Amino acid sequence: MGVDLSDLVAEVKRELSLSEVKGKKVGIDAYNAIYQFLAAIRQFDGTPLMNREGKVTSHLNGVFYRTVNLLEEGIIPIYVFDGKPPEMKSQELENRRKIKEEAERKLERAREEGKIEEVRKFSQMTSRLTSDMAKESKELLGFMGIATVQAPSEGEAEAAYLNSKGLTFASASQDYDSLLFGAIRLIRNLTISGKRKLPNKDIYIEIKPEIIDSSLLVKKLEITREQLIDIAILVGTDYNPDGVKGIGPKKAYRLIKTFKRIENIDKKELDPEMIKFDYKKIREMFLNPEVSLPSVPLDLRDPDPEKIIQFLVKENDFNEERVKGAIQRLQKAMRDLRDMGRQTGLDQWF
DNA sequence: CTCTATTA
DNA sequence: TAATAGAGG
Repeated sequence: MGVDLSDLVAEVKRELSLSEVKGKKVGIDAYNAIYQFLAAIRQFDGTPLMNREGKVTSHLNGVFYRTVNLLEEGIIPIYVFDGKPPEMKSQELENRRKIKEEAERKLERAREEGKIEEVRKFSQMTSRLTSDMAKESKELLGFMGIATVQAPSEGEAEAAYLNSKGLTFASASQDYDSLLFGAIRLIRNLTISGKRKLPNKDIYIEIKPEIIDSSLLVKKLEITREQLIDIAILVGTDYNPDGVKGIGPKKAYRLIKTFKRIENIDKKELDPEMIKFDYKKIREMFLNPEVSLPSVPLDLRDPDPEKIIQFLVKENDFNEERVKGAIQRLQKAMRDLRDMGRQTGLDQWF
């Protein structure tokens, strides 16, 4: 699940005021977002939302309403979808698969024993994001007039690339990887309604969007992006999930601050035998990931209300009144954005 | 996660 | 008006 840089980032992260993102494009790690929808949008017993054919629709629900909300705040989402995962990620993907299988076994048991809370928890953990779901999400976003970008490989890398090229204002994801991939700004918790249930507890906490400025981060830590990557590699990334045993963010930071890069670390400080992965190759994955310029313009287009209704209401059994209401909000939000674009000379349309 | 009706 | 519970597909 990405790199845990939370300790290092803690000092430079700040609350995002939605006004500073108004009228701007934000790249969204689509898989990251959809996965959260699949895990969270469920009944009390853990059943996801489904249409009459039994096909899961939780992702469509989340994508639709979240997108309308962002646009109402004047934020223009650009959804970036994963392509083919790099070979280097196979270990991590295998780990996730095993965790999921284990959760499926536990789910089975919880069902047998009638433990509702557990059924819910393990249902969430067994969420699967299928290629159909990605396709359907892209289709819906297309009807809404929102640009989607197909990454050649890692979505997170592509979103960072868009950001570094100035095509977006920031990259939105829960993972910190974008910073390693070269994003200028990372936004976490990019939601409008700020409530979330604490795991295993009946407590709701306020979740506020936060922004991390990569230039501020490297300045504060007095390191380069390449050195941040080295720190992440020591701690563990998706390409070397275990990192180096006994090394956490604090120690990794001290080592890289002192010795500048992994190959220079004093053998007395870190036994090279402890490094059980090709760190040069991993470093290269973050420094020069496989990315491509988007094949479509990222500007907003006019939404197609009839297609939205056909897709969500007719084909996926969404409530017509709700959908129509949201379409109204969508259209107004887009009009407002267009007006603002005219005034500032930054028109999002042609 | 987000929406909406209900409640205070 | 704001907070909360329950449903959404």
